[in-house]
Amino acid sequence: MKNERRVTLKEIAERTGVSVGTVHCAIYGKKGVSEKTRKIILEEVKKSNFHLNENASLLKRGVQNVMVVLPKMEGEDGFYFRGIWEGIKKTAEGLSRSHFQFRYMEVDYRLDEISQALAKVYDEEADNIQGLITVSDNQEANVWAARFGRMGIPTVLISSYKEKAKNVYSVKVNHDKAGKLAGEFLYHTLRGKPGKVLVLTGNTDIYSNRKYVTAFLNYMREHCDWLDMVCVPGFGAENIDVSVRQALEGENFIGAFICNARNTMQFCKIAEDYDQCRDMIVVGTDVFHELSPYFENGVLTASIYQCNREQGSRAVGMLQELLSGTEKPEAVEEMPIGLVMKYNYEFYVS
Amino acid sequence: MKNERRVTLKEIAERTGVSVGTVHCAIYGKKGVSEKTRKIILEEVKKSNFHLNENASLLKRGVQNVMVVLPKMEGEDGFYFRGIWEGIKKTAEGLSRSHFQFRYMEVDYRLDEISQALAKVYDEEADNIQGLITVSDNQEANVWAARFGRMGIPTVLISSYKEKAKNVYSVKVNHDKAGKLAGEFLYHTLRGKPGKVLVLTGNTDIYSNRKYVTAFLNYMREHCDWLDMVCVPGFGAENIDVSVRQALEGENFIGAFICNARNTMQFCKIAEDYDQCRDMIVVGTDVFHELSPYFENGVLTASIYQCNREQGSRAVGMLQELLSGTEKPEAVEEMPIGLVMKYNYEFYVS
DNA sequence: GTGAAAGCGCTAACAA
DNA sequence: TTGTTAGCGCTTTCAC
Repeated sequence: MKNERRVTLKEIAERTGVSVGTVHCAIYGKKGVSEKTRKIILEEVKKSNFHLNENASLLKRGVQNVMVVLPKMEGEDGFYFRGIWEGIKKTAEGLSRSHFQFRYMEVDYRLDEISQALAKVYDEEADNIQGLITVSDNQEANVWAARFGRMGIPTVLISSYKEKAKNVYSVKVNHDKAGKLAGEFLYHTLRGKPGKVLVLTGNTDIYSNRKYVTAFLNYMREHCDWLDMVCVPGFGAENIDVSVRQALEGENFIGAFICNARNTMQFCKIAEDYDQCRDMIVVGTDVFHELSPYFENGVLTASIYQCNREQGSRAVGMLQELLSGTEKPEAVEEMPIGLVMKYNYEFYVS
Repeated sequence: MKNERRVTLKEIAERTGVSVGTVHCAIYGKKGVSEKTRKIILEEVKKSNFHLNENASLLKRGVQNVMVVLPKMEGEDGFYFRGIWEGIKKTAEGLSRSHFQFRYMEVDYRLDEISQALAKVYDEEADNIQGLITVSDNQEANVWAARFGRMGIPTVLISSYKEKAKNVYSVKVNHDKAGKLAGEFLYHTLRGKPGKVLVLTGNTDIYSNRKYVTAFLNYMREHCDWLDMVCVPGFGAENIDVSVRQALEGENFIGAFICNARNTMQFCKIAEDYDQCRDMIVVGTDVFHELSPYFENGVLTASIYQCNREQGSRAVGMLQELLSGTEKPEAVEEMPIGLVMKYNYEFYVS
């Protein structure tokens, strides 16, 4: 229970009869230390419960530059990525005081734009950065991420489809659980009420949409056989406006599930024009301030929160661990999923 | 877009033609600097966007000792506080590498035990600690917290009823919103199904229980007039076992709301003995691993997650800000509330 | 393969 | 009121 002073490098050096430089090399596994002395040193390190003083370490090392390359925060892209950006910036701010410098690059979000941006960063900045946070929505971007990793730049991918690669880490949500959670909510709210459920399936070329909708539909098939699923594809306001209106005019629905942020937004806008939507159970995806009025007026019953802020926050945390610690985080970290309604959406809006 | 070196204290000193010592005093608002020079210095600080290098600052200052005094993690107490402890320890671990040393004190949780523990810490350790994290469930504990604050030890209260006091900060949940959220879920799931709802009101001497239940009942009165609320008081397994069984034997319920962790646990145990509970909508409070089987088998439909881990985590964060930064956090910070079901409880269990 | 030493930016004690 | 300075614990370069 006493306040013990922590052991220092110097003390380890004294106790093992070598110099601090040698201890340093031993700890970091650098060459220039004989196997014998290394072993002695590491034993003493363990025995005396030595941990590097991160402050001293970072102070000496100087600033580390981290590049963040993500889709921009505006327009429909922003619905999802604004939360990510928020999480990143907030956490980064708390860190940059210390010894990290973050540089932000917002790119347009078309399926190939990220790789272009990454290529540019690779050519122009690779020598100036010590870490990278980005998103990878396709094979090509994955290849770029791997390239950064291979040249020793730790890279954290957010909400991405990721393959194993050296120095490449990832934070993501479990789309399977997310789909089931949406289903579970409809199960409880529509139990014993036969009818049709409108499902906006989004863009099935996008890995997350596909995975998420499939999990949802499987759940419904298994647990809600009294409900009819009516699927309408499309991604973004322009793509779904007509087809959703047609669906609502053609049939009566008692529920709806929408699998991404931009479609959730557009559906809510449309729903206001249709009386039948007033009593529908509507489960959307993501939480952003443009949805506030629909939570308030009851158009949107619930939304699946994919913890985007937490994903951003954790990505920064992982990079910090990678850049400052001696122990590495898991290659893939899964974030929670939440279900948000009128009385708690405010805590999650971005 | 260039990597700019950050401005240092020394540079500010040079630019304003004073010494580093003076700049230091000016920044920290210490006496010994004339108003005139202070103004000049602070202007330069702002102009050149100077921020203290936290690493250097902490390195120089040496370890800061933080005491954590909270109810123990075992037994019924643990249902709620285990999450708090988890959040604290995880975040503290990431920090202690740097320059904070956390000491943990688990106390028995009776209404007056915390103040006793605080008194002991105050007498024996006050000179050795620079920060305190604890919980205050009554007036007396609040007085102790204020004492620590007054003698310059920043104190963060978790899930507490808190009064304004110097150097005393607090993280908590919004019980009003939490109660409404529980109500909202019952509204959607029991809509159009008249019947009775069992409400375990807990211990109304406890501030949080009282506030939470009141909000819930008000919501139900206003929005669910087709439902009958049947209230049963009591706190803890032994207190409620008989009365809950009596209630279940005497009447039929279509839903239940339980306002604290230990009662939620006990209700689930009891519910397994009663057939009528199989189709009930049961909304509990808090998420801990002992509840897992009941989420899985459907006894527990949903639970209100009070973000205990996040509360613990944030408490540590606040203390860090208090001990290392120049800018203070808000005196009271409100944490999110979540609604957790079968397919996402796993992310929140502790 | 190992040791010595400069210095990262800041804090605090002391000197002026 | 202001200036000077040692040194926190580590990383890294250079000398041996």
